[in-house]
Amino acid sequence: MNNSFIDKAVIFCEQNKHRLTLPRLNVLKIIHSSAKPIKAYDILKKLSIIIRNPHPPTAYRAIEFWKRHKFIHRIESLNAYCTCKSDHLHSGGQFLICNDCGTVIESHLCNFPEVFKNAIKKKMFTLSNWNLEINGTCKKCS
Amino acid sequence: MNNSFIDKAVIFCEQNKHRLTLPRLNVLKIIHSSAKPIKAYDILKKLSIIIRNPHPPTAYRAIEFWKRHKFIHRIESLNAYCTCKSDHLHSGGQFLICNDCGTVIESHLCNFPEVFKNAIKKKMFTLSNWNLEINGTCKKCS
DNA sequence: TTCAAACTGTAACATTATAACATTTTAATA
DNA sequence: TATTAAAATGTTATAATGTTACAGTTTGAA
Ligand SMILES: [Zn+2]
Ligand SMILES: [Zn+2]
Ligand SMILES: [Zn+2]
Ligand SMILES: [Zn+2]
Repeated sequence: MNNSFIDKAVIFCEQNKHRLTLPRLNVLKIIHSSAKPIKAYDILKKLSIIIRNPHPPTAYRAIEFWKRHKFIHRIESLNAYCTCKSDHLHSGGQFLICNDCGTVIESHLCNFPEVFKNAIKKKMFTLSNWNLEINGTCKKCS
Repeated sequence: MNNSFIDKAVIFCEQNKHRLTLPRLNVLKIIHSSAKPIKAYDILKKLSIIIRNPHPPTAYRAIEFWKRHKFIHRIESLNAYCTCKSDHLHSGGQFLICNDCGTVIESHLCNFPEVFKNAIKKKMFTLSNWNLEINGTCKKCS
């Protein structure tokens, strides 16, 4: 396991005076060490190895914390969570979801494409955040 | 209420020999007549005015039917359903979701932007379907 | 050392979705 | 027209996902 991601989170908490508590640290480690996006109740199950009989809010609060601070993403169509694979923090994202094996690849683009900018301009809509989920077949499965 | 959408669905069922049953027709009407995307259990509640004591599968099956045949979309981040506002059937979609009033505007683009095509080509990923949910502020709320 | 803010523990509950199996409807066909 | 199989619904139960509310603890600053 590459720990530089966890290190970044540790540093982030130090610098921003957020408490890096046992549930927070372990929830992040669990999500980070999962090959595929992991569901809240599976996080909770894994958490129970470390923390005695944790309840849903324990997992959800930590999830919410890391999501708020952009260390993790929620894959909406899967109700599952994964760590950010981009080299910088951002919200929203683009995810390639393999219909066969369930693998999710994050393909982060910093800029919102022009064609969409035009589309929302037409609707007089002000962008705050965008999330793209692409289904298809991954390299391995095709 | 503009019924041409419902008419299209009626014709679709006739032409494809799908049964346009009471639950199906009414679920579609309920979704279509809702100003904003509507949740499954709210559909169920409205359905209970027409059908005596309907149970979740009744709503979910009809939802699944119309979704499969591309008459409705599911807004993943809202767990809610809306009829397709494009003039032709398609899957996936782009949705502008107002953070203030909850209004959802469908802004359908037929073509997947080049920049994304390139991104998935790089990952050797084969596209089948894409769904974009954009959060922000609508015209009325800004 | 007091205090308030941030955070966690715990119990209960709310919301969203599906499984499993019986029954009914429909239309084709024997 | 009786038989039949597929498509669809009815019904019961349960699974999966997420939140509220309130009590208790930890932390660091006044
Ligand atoms: Zn990311
Ligand atoms: Zn795959
Ligand atoms: Zn559409
Ligand atoms: Zn609005």
